[in-house]
Amino acid sequence: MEKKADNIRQTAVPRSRNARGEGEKLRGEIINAAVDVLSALGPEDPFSLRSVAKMANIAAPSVYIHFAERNALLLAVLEKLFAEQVEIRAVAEREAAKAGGGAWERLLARSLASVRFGLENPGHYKVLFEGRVVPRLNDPRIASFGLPLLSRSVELIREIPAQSGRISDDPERLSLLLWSGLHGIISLRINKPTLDWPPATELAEQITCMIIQPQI
Amino acid sequence: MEKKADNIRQTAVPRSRNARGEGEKLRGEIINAAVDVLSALGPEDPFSLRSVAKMANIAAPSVYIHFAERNALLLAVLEKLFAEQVEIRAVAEREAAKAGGGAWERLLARSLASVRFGLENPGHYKVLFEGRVVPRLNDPRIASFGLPLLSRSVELIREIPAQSGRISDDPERLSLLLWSGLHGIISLRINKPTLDWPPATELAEQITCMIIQPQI
DNA sequence: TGTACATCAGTGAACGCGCGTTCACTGATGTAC
DNA sequence: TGTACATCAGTGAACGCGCGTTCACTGATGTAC
Repeated sequence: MEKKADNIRQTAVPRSRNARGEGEKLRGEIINAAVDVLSALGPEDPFSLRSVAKMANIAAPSVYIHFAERNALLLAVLEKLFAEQVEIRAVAEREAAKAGGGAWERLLARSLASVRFGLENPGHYKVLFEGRVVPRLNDPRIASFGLPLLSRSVELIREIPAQSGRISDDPERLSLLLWSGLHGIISLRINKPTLDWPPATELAEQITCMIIQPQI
Repeated sequence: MEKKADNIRQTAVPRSRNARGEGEKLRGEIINAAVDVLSALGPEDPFSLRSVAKMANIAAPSVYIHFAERNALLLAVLEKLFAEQVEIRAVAEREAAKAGGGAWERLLARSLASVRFGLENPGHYKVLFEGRVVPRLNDPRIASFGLPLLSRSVELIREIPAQSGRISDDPERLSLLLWSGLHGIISLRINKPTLDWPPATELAEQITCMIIQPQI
């Protein structure tokens, strides 16, 4: 009975195919559908091409017009999600800069943006940072998708004057520690929802201070 | 052909059944088999009752002699893994105490033990702390399995004298922050293996200092 | 302008597979008489 | 002591399902003559 409710849209409104020469549009629609499926996915729900096809309102084999196999679609999805992640943090940084923020304020703005994203989009967060759904893809690009996030963090830390008591002054190391701290907050919040958590952004700001120790 | 190699043991040496009155032994064997399967599981490999049965060298339906359903087995597995986790950290703490360590040294020993465990047993770590394999089980016990880990951390932090510069003195809050920091290090290490990581135990010690700020 | 044809954007049916679970059973072992 | 029977510890075959993927196809639309 629930299945029927699910199918109403698909069966009642059959998809009108793209015009000639615009077949490539479907590629983007499939990626978007996959992104939507991932965001609606429970922590251990399986991800399937068939659910993507249903979400895109196409027949399952149509996915193969644009992707050679399941993994090719997943690679494209990963690329899109990481690109969005880069953009989200850049927006946060620009806003902090517009408000007159220096390197510290901009770094903090990026940190808080990533925490908010993770809590609002746990499905996507787990795909991006917990290896969910996307298995060992041999494609080397996959490892590079997230690098811009890390290197921007290193740049900003480099601009922040070191405090006397700071444990390490290696910006790469501090950047990994900061990422770890933030990831830990987001990941535990998502995966241990029954615990009594203080507001995640408060924790995130606190841990950022602890690790980077800015002169405030 | 690999499948055949897999099966050699099972097909060549059929299991001899337990003696009368000792049927309960199989329950433990099944749990152990499931634990072994989980530890051998790749990040996105599916977990199945059939693979557990194969590992235990029994027929798949035999699982139902001792567990009403898949989830009942998973609950028992979780309970065992958390109990092991409690024990592992207690051992580390006892050793630190034997070496004359105070609350700070014992807390650090527990932290480092958890990091080592995570890196050596990523399959189990993901089940314990990333919600891998084990879905939304409604059983309320599941939420309580890990609580002793956290509360011991709170106790130890309470014993460590606060430093002047400490950002927060709430032991519960510090404990969550410490857990987050350590979890972040382990989880990212596991999930982003292509990055160029410094030794995880070094990072863990560093972040523990940053968060708890002991007087050394 | 009309028509045959090529091309394009998909689709429906089917495949083999592994899954969780059910069911009727088997065969060894202890027990009552 | 012998034997019928109950109990116990499992097993083999089968179910319906959803999965990724393949295959031959359909039907609308642009194009050459």
